[in-house]
Order: sequence, then C-alpha cells, then structure tokens
Amino acid sequence: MTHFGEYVRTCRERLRAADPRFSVRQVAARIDVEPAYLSKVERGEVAPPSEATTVKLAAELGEDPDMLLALAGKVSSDLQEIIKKRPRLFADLIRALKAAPDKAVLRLVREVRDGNW
Amino acid sequence: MTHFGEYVRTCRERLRAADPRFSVRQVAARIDVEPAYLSKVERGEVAPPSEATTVKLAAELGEDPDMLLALAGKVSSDLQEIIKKRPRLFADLIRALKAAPDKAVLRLVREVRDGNW
DNA sequence: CGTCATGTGTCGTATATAGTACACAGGCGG
DNA sequence: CCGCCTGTGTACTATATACGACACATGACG
Repeated sequence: MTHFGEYVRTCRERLRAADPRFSVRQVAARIDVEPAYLSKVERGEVAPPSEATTVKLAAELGEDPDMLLALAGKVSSDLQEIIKKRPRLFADLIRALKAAPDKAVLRLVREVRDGNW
Repeated sequence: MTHFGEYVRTCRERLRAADPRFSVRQVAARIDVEPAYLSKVERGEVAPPSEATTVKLAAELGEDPDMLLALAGKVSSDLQEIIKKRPRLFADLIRALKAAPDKAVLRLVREVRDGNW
C-alpha cells in the first residue's frame, strides 16, 4: 500500500552503516521472524507485518511505533481500546479535528497535558 | 466478546413491537445477509459482522454506528484513516485523554467546533 | 388443515492474515 | 579455495474472518 518496506529498509541501512549488526538476518532474528520474511517485507513483496512485529521492528530501528504502524496501515490497538470505551465522544473529536492544522491539535494536547479540566 | 448480539436483539425486538417488519428475516434481507447468520449474530454464536454490515445494521436500527461498531470491537475505518495521516499527533492526544472525564472531552469537541484555531 | 412466515441448526467456503521452511547464488576474509 | 554470512526465490501452511446454502420444526392465520 504505502512505502512501508522502503522506509524500513532505509532506516535499517542507515543504522547498518554504523553497526553491522543491522543486517536483514540479524534484525530478523532479534524481532523473531525469518530473514526471508523481513526481506520480502522490506521489498514490499508481502504486506506489512502484524502490529506486534511492527512494534518490535520500530523499537529495533529506534522509530516511533505509532508512525511505523501508520505506515503499515494500522492504528495501535491500545488507541482503539481507548476509543471503543467512549466511541461517540472520541469519534466526534477526531472527525472535528480532521481538517484542523497541526498547531491546533498540538495546542489541545498541551492543554490536556496541563490538566486543564 | 461483548454483548453485541444481545444489544442488537433488544433493539430489534423493541422496534418490532411497533412494526412487524423488524423480524430477523426481514431485517437480514434489508442489510443483505442471510437470516440464519443474523440469528447467530444476535445470539452471539458467531463473532459480530464486518464493519460494512454493522453500519447497515446500525442504520436499520436507528443506532449510532460508532457505538455499535465499538460493541462489535471495532473502530470506524474513517477514524482510523484520520489518525493514520498524523499518527503521533493523534496518538498523543488520545492517550492524554484516556483518563479525562467525559465533560472535558466534550468541552474540547465544542472548542474545536467553534473553530477555535 | 394447509400454507406461510418465523427462528434456528448444520455444513461448507472464499478470502485475508501472518507468517515458516528450505534452498540457493554471490561476495569476502583468511 | 573454503567456509561463512549475506540477501532472496519458491513453496507451503495455520488461523481468522465473514459469511452463504439448505433444511427443519414451530406457531399463527385464514
């Protein structure tokens, strides 16, 4: 769908330049998948991995898990759980923010963080 | 998982008391599934239907689609799309709001609706 | 009393998801 | 030149998802 694999490969090769432990085989071993599978994932020959595997991969590459999950076409299940507990509330909020500029959303995040309630 | 089926059955029977067109068979026909399947869904014998079918069902029963999807253990794909476009931003916001009282979330919704940006 | 609609039990299936297992060619280091 | 690590091609599989098709017993109704 997206360039998930391409992105992962770029990240991995960049890390590899400084550390040979970031080969396909060794990374695959650390995130508990077969090397051939990771290879296919990086070349987009198969769909992006499951949420669990994607999160492990993000940790391995030092990338943001939510961002990598998004590239994989997924939304973290813990976020989904939060939404499912108050569907109407969160549905309204998210749809209302669909067209809002980043700055506005960011401001809301800060506002909430500062315990503004 | 939850009492999705139970809830649907209750809604349907309530409507049926006023209108005989809300039998399992007729509702099933209107949302394009087999009666036997809807029956099993309502009794929790099988998992809740797909997003598309759940949304049709919500419309048929006059229920909120996001709420019914939540009962089905799902989050509307259009919400997921919004989140996936700005994963870090929305992830932060949603997690920050996890423990916030309904009132606070509601206030944010209004704030945004009033074009506060 | 026949028929018509109702709910439901049984069995089967198509598609997607998320990988594994194995083998093989190429390059590099000693 | 040999062993080792590298990436990758091919083939297969297990589990979940989301239903359909058909048959059958039951009860109301005209």
